[in-house]
Amino acid sequence: MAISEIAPKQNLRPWLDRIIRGDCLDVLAQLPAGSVDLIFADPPYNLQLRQELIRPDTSVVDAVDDEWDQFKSFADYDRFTAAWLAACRRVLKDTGTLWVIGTYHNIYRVGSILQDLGFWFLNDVIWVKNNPMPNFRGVRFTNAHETLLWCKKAADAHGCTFNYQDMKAENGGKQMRSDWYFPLCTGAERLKGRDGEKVHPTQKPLALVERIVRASSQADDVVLDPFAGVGTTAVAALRNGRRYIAIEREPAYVEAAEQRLADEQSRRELPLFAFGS
Amino acid sequence: MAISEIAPKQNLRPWLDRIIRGDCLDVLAQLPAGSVDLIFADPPYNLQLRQELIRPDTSVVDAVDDEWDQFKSFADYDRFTAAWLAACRRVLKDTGTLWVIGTYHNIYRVGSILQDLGFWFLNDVIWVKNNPMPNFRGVRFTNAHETLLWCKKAADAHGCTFNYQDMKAENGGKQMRSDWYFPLCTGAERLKGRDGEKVHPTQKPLALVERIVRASSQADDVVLDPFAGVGTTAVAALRNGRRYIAIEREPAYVEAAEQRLADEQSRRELPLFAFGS
DNA sequence: GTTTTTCATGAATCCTCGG
DNA sequence: TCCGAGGATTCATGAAAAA
Repeated sequence: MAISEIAPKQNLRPWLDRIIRGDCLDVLAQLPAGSVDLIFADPPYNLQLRQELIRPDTSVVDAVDDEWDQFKSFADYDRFTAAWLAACRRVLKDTGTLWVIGTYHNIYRVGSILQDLGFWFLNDVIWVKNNPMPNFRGVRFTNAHETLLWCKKAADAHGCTFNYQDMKAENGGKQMRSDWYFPLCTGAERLKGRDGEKVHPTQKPLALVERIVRASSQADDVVLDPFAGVGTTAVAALRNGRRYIAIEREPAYVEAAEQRLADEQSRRELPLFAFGS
Repeated sequence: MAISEIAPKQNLRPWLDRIIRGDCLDVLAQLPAGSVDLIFADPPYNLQLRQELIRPDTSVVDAVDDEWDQFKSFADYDRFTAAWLAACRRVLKDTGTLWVIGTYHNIYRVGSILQDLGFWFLNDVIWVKNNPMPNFRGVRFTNAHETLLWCKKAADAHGCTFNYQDMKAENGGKQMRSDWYFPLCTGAERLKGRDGEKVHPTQKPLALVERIVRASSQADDVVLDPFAGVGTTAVAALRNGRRYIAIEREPAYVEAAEQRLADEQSRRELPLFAFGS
């Protein structure tokens, strides 16, 4: 019997509970197979924006035009998507599940590739935004939601975690549905740099990721995020008593995430009632 | 100059405003190219149900297990999907738009193929159900929505219809968003056979299809439905002053749709105030 | 100090027509 | 096909500024 089957978490120790700077394919290749309980992935969306967008008040929308969201074609994006999803599937336990978030720009590519790789959908979940950006030109419906895909490793996989009763309790005693309502990540939660600018263009709401962690993992489970950004998944894991593996390529995001997690740790070690005592 | 460019609607006369019994690929092949303003499609969902679903009270859920929803594999479903979407694209005007509704079983295949065929998304819209069927086993989130894809024929297509102000008015003076709230089609609206059983397993709410027709077509435009079922799209077109082309393969659905449209016509010709006079 | 007003901003595939 | 003119176009939130 391989050691990885006896004590998989031992093998993960070098990667656990820290932000790993690197390309997710490189890092995932080093991780032992079948070792992770839950994956949450917020990959590049391949937005394909064509020109500047001007508000009616003539201000310019600060669009997502980062280098990491540029792909030459759908074929290019598909190759990228199939590669990281296959790598995720290898490190996922047979009882593990995977979540991916996206918009219409990419989610139909992702969903199709998930099925082609043998993943089996458990649900698609809609994040309905209280406060989305309007459609300024009045030429389409307000794009007021994003889509989350939740799947297990194979159609015949068994023993996946779904904390049904916890979700029911969070939903006022009724079954949690596939439509989830959260505001955008703004205000104090949104990480800002020294210049006052947002650090990451697409930081996700912590409450959204926390619900995912609570729904589909157990205490001390290992949660992996291959596109960790500023570490929202890591914070969600920490706050809910899970371990995490967070991979991020951009040094600026890694630095911000490390600071955020240090703040989170000290906040946990010095709870409010300790002040003034 | 071809006749079709002078008076395209003349060429459509044999197919207009009736339920055409036949396979949609056969019928679409006969229609002139570039002649249709709007397409609404509710294709088979490829549900892949594995076994009977039993409610907690041991009653059996009447699932969609019709022959027309059986496909051997994703590849099989993809071929079918690519074929009818390509046929729709041919008959669609360059300024026309197309809607497809589906669930996670099929919508990621459909969305990906739409993009591969050159269609360009305008929005994805979520139909949020007020009264979905619960998840009886308590192993997943309540599947409380379906997804609609709205796209134009190509990225560089111009002049597509979107009745922005009408939608805004329908939404209490604010931009219509991508999340739409409608109850399931039940009660008097749900067509029943002589045996009291529902005629069609997945009849869509008329209000949903009416919103689509009002949002993305103009008066007297031609609305095509390649999987017309019991004729909901035809009724939506009729009630909003549009022409329709409705294609349906199953004789039982055609018969029910024809009766429904006859009732609708007489209802329109004999409005309520005429009774008792 | 309190209330009101102004302003900034968010994963966005965001126009039409004539020359 | 490209370019320029004309014209129609925004919601919720929170912070900052003003009253």
